[in-house]
Amino acid sequence: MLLANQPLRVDECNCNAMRRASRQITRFYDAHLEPTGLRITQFLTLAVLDEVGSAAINALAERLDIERTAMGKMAGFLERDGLIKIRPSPTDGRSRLIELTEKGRRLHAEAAPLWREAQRQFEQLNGAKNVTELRRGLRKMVVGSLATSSSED
Amino acid sequence: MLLANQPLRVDECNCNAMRRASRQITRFYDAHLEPTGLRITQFLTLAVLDEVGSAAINALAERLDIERTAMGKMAGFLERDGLIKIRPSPTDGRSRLIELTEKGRRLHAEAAPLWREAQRQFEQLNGAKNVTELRRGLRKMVVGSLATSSSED
DNA sequence: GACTGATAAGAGCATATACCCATATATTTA
DNA sequence: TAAATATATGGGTATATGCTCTTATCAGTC
Repeated sequence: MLLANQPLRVDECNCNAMRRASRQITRFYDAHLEPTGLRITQFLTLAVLDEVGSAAINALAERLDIERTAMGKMAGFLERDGLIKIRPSPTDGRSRLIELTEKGRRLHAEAAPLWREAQRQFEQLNGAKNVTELRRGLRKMVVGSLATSSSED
Repeated sequence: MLLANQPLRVDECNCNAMRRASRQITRFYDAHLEPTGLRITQFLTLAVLDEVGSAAINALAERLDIERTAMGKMAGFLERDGLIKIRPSPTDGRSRLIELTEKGRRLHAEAAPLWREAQRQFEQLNGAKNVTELRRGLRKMVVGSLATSSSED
């Protein structure tokens, strides 16, 4: 019962450890992508579009596990910068399809090797084994239904 | 060399895995803290202040590894809500000391068991062993000097 | 004491994220 | 077929984060 009176161990906060690491690695990858002016999230969006050709906002959001309204806003920035074009879906009047412009394709092609270098360096710094384990640990992390409700409208 | 022409494996992006997990766990902890109206970052700031009593913006930022200007802004919100008070440092005219108000102390005390519950549930969902390993993996992650330059003005 | 370099903090600008509420379209049900 | 329900998207609001540039104060050196 003495535990109740002890100060919180901020260092033991799982969420803090995660957010902290996330900020660090984001800065790392963003710095690598900096010559293209892209942030990692933007780059990944371009990458998904490059892979699937064309996708609706929600599909993109699901693929990258980003909140859909956030994805919609980011799509706006990418369109503003001429990297994507957005058009209504021919089969669903509610839906909008996003695809890369030629400019977006080129920028993606320019950014891809930079991303690969970031991946390579990250592995070099941490060891391939550690990175694989870390990614596996992240992937299998479970948060239950409490925090996933936001993914469903 | 065929690798150069293959689509990016978004699923293999370390940064994406990390950000994704960070978003998930943030939602999880935020949901637990929701009755207090605090977000996890705000709560952790209150917790550090509860622990050390009084701290300058930069010290807080360092402790939580948050960019100092971001910390300054968040301190503004906490002050606006009456949870902290900010006063000039008696020993350094450039510095401002932050400490909890009585209201902040109470809210922290209310939020602490919610945070503990989030910790407990997270461990229950993932297994204590997995959580410890995950936290260790996050803590020992290295990003080199490229992405840490932002911590130095 | 004057000057130089370092440091504390913040305003500005921009992206990222999440939730709430609303509108419009599609699907299902009665 | 009409009504009810589900779904796609976005505006609004708010916090989080990071970089750049700026101002003011402190510390060290001469």
